[in-house]
Amino acid sequence: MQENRKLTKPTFDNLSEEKRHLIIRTATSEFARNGFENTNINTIAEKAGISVGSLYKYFESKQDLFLFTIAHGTDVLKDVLSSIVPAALTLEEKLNALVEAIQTTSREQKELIRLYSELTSVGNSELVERLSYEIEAVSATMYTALMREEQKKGTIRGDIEAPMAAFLMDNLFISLQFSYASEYYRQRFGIYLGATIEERDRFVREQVVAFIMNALRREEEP
Amino acid sequence: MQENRKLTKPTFDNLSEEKRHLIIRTATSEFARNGFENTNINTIAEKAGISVGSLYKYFESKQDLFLFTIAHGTDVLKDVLSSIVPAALTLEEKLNALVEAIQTTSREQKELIRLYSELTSVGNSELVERLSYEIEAVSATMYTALMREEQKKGTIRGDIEAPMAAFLMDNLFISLQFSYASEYYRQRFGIYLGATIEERDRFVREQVVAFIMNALRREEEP
Amino acid sequence: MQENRKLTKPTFDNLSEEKRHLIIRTATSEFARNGFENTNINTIAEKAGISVGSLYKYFESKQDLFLFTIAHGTDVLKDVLSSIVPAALTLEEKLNALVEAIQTTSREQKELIRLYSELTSVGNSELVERLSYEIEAVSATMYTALMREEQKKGTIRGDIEAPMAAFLMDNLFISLQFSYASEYYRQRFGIYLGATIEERDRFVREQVVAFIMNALRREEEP
Amino acid sequence: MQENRKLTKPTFDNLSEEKRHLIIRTATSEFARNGFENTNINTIAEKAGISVGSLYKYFESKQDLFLFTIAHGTDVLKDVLSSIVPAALTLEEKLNALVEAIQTTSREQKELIRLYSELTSVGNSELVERLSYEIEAVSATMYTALMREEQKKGTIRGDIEAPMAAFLMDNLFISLQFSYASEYYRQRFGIYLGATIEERDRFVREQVVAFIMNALRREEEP
DNA sequence: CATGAATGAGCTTTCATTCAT
DNA sequence: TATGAATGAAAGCTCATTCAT
Repeated sequence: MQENRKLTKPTFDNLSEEKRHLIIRTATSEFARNGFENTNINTIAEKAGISVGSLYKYFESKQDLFLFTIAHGTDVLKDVLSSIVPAALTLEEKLNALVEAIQTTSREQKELIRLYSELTSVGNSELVERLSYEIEAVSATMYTALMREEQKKGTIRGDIEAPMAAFLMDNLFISLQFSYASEYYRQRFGIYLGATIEERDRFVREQVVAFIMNALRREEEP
Repeated sequence: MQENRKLTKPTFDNLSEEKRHLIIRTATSEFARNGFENTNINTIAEKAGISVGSLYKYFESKQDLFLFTIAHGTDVLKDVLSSIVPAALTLEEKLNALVEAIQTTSREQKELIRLYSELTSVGNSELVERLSYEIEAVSATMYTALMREEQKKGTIRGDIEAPMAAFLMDNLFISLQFSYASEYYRQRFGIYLGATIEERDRFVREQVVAFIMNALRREEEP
Repeated sequence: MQENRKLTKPTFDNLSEEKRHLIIRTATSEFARNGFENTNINTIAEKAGISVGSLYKYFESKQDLFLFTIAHGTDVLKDVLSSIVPAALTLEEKLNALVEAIQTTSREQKELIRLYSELTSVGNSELVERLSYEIEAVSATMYTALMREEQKKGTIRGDIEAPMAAFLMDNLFISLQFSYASEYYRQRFGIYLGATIEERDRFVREQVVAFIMNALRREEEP
Repeated sequence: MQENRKLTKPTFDNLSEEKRHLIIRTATSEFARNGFENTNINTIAEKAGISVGSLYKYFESKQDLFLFTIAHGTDVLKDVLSSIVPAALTLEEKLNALVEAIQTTSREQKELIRLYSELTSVGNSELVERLSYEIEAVSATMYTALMREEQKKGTIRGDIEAPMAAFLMDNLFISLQFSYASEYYRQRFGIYLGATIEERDRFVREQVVAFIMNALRREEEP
């Protein structure tokens, strides 16, 4: 489904970890700050302390560097997910941990989230389809499995399809991420709640968890 | 909070409605198709059958044309909202009508949704803050009022704050819109549900409404 | 056989003749002096006193400007041909006039000849096939007709095919042009004749004409 | 007249013949295929299985490699000449053998001919003057001697200067080579003769030989 | 008011050459 | 001697904006 072309040239892999990370960090930062189009390859090179020529020895094109940056970024998020979802916790505890993780990473890695938002907005170009699978498959699989399991345990309603439950929950998570990372969504939060989202971290977490728990919870039998 | 500078010059208002609409339609289409950066002002002028000079007589800059295009687009969506939310319907009926409206407009006005998605992704630029209030305030107000009212009626839980409930519901709606209009989110839907979202319109509507209803519903008292 | 795409944009045709000629002259000069690859579009614009942007309003690409330059150049040469070949002269007089014309134009329009030489050397690219027909067809047709006519008159041998005779004669003419216009061929002439070709204009003309006349001449019947 | 700087560094001569030939073959092929400007030194190195660093240990610059490649290529052509011109054959037989050799080598060594064509087209750069003597002197000398000898024998006209006769004959040969090797000239042949030159090998040879023989032949005395 | 030609800064990408290892 | 990563100038082309007509 997704093209599996490598996004880096071998020369990049041979670089010292320090240098590699500096390049990734710089590129992530620039793309997140300015979006794909407004990011200048020469600036990235300069800020990363290397020559443009070298950058093009490491990456085939600006687009490849961009895609790599995103792919790399989502790896970080996947790690967080993987440490929470399969853990030995109740559903409510997991939801709480997930929202907390979103709050933390969104703040710490605002740029990654912005990158993600940049990707989703590209609309119809080839840029889009390349990474959707790689980025979304992990959470789709984990969340759906989680829902199935909870249904088996009888903790959540049986009349909602597991993938759909997972999908809607993820929708809420993504919206939340945006609300932390994107300027536009931050403003929107203010319009709804009259405050900065960071000021209401705990409240947000509690309400989101409660909202999802109620949405999913099996009706108490009398 | 937001600058209230008019986005059009007086000359634009004097234009025949036909001409005005042609310009708006062309600009919307181009911006939605290509994103802000990749849209060419000269092309818009050409496709709208006017000169660039004229375009600059109507709009101060490319950015203003873009913002105006978005503002105009959201008006359409607001109209839909206003016809549903205050109507004499049960909450569940309203939710159903809203989701149905999202499904219809997202399909019919894909371009508008894409415009919206383009706007939210701009990140931190000045572009962003200009319109968030104008675009979001109407739904924020209406949804919050709706929630308050339903709480008063006792149909939904009292332990969730009305603005937060409205916010989360809107988050689900927005995610849904994206799932119809953006290529990336369409792919993502496929990853979760294994089908094209259009094939599952009814199912999606029912599940979303049920999800939200459960999330909000007041626990049955014994 | 040959693509008939126009090489200029309409904007170019609207230019004043003066400006148009300045651009053509500048481009011809630059391409002839440096070859296609080493010619800088920005330099052409600068030397022609216009902006790069304008140049790209007139011509789609560097290649188009190059091809147009050549096409324009060959028009000049065709005019010379057309004034000589159909005239009421003996074959020998025509040959003499043609060689003389080559000597004159090669000296005066060295750049045009160099352009031609640049084109022929491109080898296998798309650049090549585009103009060969347009450039060569006129002389091919005229020379071949001339040969046929002379054969009919009985002034030249019947056992040589007219197109082949025309082809070989043209080969000699082209080589001669190069010997005047290209540095390499000038040197080569010196190696053969021990002098600069310009010093021996008359001699060259006489010998070439005699060579061709003998090659073609019908054997004297006893 | 020509700079006699060696085109290779001593390190190149120390290489195994196999390696040396591989480098020459690769360079010839690349230069012929792409022309001087569009040939990439790094690619040559890669295709030849050596490092760029080494290539620069063997050759001072890209230009030197190019010139060496040409010089080497012409050696091959010279060998062919030397085996034909001094042989014990009649002039007509020699012409026939020469044209046949041109036809064979042009087909077999298209790349060499293209290299030659690339060189001659460079126009006025320093590239040009460097090798003209080395390349042309051999044929100039041999052809001129041949003409002198034939004049002495009385087989060809006395009223044409031997160097000039040699020069014009060589012009026809070179044009013929181009007609086999360069895309542009191949097309041109088609325009004149309505066929691919390869299809008419024998016809071309006969006509060219006849053309030259007639041009040179001493008039039959009554 | 309308036009659309003109502008030129700015962008991505290439590649001959160097030099530390 | 061999390597190949690093360099950075340079080139073709785009497009928002201006302004003379």
